[in-house]
Formats: sequence, C-alpha cells, structure tokens
Amino acid sequence: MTTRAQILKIGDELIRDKGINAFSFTDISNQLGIKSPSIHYHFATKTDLVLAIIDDHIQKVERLREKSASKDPLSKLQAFISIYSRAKTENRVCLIGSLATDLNTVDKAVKKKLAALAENILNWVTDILEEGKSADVFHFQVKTRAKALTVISNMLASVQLTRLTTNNDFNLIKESLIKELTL
Amino acid sequence: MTTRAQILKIGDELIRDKGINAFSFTDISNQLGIKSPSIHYHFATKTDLVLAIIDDHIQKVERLREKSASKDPLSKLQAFISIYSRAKTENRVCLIGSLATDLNTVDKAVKKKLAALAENILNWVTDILEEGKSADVFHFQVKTRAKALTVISNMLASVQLTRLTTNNDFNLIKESLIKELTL
DNA sequence: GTCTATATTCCGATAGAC
DNA sequence: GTCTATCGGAATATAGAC
Repeated sequence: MTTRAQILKIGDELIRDKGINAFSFTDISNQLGIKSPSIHYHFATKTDLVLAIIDDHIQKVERLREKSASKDPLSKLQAFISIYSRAKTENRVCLIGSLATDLNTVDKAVKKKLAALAENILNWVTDILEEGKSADVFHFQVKTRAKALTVISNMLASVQLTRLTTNNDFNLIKESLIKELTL
Repeated sequence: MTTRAQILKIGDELIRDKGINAFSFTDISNQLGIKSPSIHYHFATKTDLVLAIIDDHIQKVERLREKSASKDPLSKLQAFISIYSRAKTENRVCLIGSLATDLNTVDKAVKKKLAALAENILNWVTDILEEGKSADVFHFQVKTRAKALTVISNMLASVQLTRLTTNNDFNLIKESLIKELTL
C-alpha cells in the first residue's frame, strides 16, 4: 500500500474513532513511523485530506453498489447494512455521522462533498427499497424516500447509540429493521 | 439567569452546534462578555462543565416525562419527539449524538453519565411504546426495546442527516415514524 | 466573581536541507 | 519523500490582584 493510501486509511479510522477535531497529522505520522510534516507532502492541508477521505468513501459505496447490482433486493440491503456492521465491530461510527455532528467546523468544500456522499447513499437505498417493493419482498406504507431516510437513520444512529448501551443492541436494531421491512 | 446557568446554556448550544472538541472556554466567555479564566470559577475544568450539562439534560428529560405523564401515549411520544424538532429548528444535533461521535476523546466520567442519560431516555420511550401497544394505539411486531431503540435512532440521526439533505426531510421522517407506529 | 498575566502543551503549516 | 527547525496561533489551566 502506498503511503498516500495508508494516510487515507488511518485518517478515516481516526475520524470515525475520535472525530475530525480530535486527531492531528501527528497521530497519523506516529502510526506510520514518519514525522508529521511529511504528511503535508501528500496532503497540503487537513481539509485536503478530509476531502480525499470522503472521495474514497464515494468510490467505495459505488463499488459496493455495482458489486451487488445483480443480487436480489434483500441481499442488496444487506450489502448496505454491512457498512455499519463492520464499523460496529471496530467500535467506530460512520463517516457521515462523525462529520455531521462537527459540520459547522469544516470548510464549505467538505460540507458539499459530504452532502454528495449522503445523496449517493440515499439514491442507492431508495432504489433498493423501490425494487424490493415492486418485487413484493419489502412492504412499507410511507413514501420510499421517507423509508430510505429511516433505514439510513437507523444504521447511522445505531453505531453511535450502542456505544452507550450494549453492542448487542446493534444486532437487535439491524434484525428488527429487516423483519419490519419483510413481513 | 445566573452566570452559571448561562454558561451551561451556551456550552450546551456550542456542543450541539460544533462538537465538544471545537469549542473553548473563550467561546463561552465572549458570548457572556467576560474573560475566559472567569469560567473556571464556575466550572474548574471542561470535563466538569460537560458533566453539568449532561446532568441538566437528565433533569430536563425527567421533567418532560413528568409533565406528560398524564397524557395519552401519542402525546407522550410527541413530547419526546419535540426535543429533536426543537434541535432541528436551531440546526443543532442532540447531545447524545454529538458526544457519541466524539466519545473516545472524553473522560470516563462523561461517558458514564452520558450512558445514564441514554438509559433514561430508552426507558422512557420503552414505557411509552409499551403503554401505546397495550392501549392498541401503537402497532409493531418487534420487541419493545428494539422498537424504542429504532425510534430514538430515527430522531437522533435525522437531525444529523438532514444537515446534509433538506430540512424538510426531518418532518418527512418524523411523520413517517408516527404513521408507521399508528397504522 | 472577574480580572491580568502567564505556564504549558499542542496544532496546522512552511522553509529549506538531505 | 522525509527530515529538522521553526512560526504563529489557540487551547486548558493556574496564580494572584482587585
């Protein structure tokens, strides 16, 4: 893995672990065994790094969407959910939630790119739900956009809330979500 | 209002606006027209201030619960939801969500008190749902704890997520939540 | 209760050597 | 690409005057 890719990975982990305003270039450089100013060679500013991390997520979501494109709606939904299951096993929150709570401290460009990531995810989940409803595997009586927002909200908040209750609550929420959608 | 109460209010607003690691005693003192070290007279450390802010929320939730105790289940649920509606009009997130994303940067005492607040809210919502189910006004087929976690998750995440989409999405989620619970 | 002054630490960022 | 050295700024916190 290139140094650039390693910086992106560690930066992403730190944001989702401690929040954007609690990690420094020194935290990253320590993990890499290099010095803090060396990070600036790869990313001139912290904003540049965060923008690249969000871009990375946009691409990963797109790849996950493409990879599951040929599967049935429930499998697609589970592919979406797997993002949060993985975050939970690491005791990390998701990127959107982490940056959303600190949103009024970031550059306009970060806000804009994060909104683009959120829109991509919303479109993806909306399409999954729409397809599942047409196929009669998902059942819900509210607008599809509303249901998609609800599903995303459930996952986004679950990884946060279950930092305070018990980790098993995450599975409880996850399974209830699927149950309510399919019965 | 006492200076202490004003500090608590401004601190709460700042945490829910920018996050715990992006506000300083200077931010508070500027709003109050005093100097930063004066804050330390009222709260020795930042941790002490945050603990007091969480205590304040615990008391406010308790008062809201008592105030709506004689009402019907739907009104009780709406009292709970009003916490988030108000946050949304201020473009702020809720305290639990804001601190949860930065949880690995706070003192153990803060984590513990925040967990207590979360448990109080979970117990309250669980009781509301249980009562509503018994009265045949709420209908759901998952465990009550699961449904309560879902309802809280929806509200907690909505105020975060709709910072990135449109503010009307918050109302959409709120109304869908009530609709699905009551039909 | 609030002030000034200050100690300490850390941060993001830049310059220039290697 | 990484290093050392350094600048400017801001944070938490304390001491002591008023």
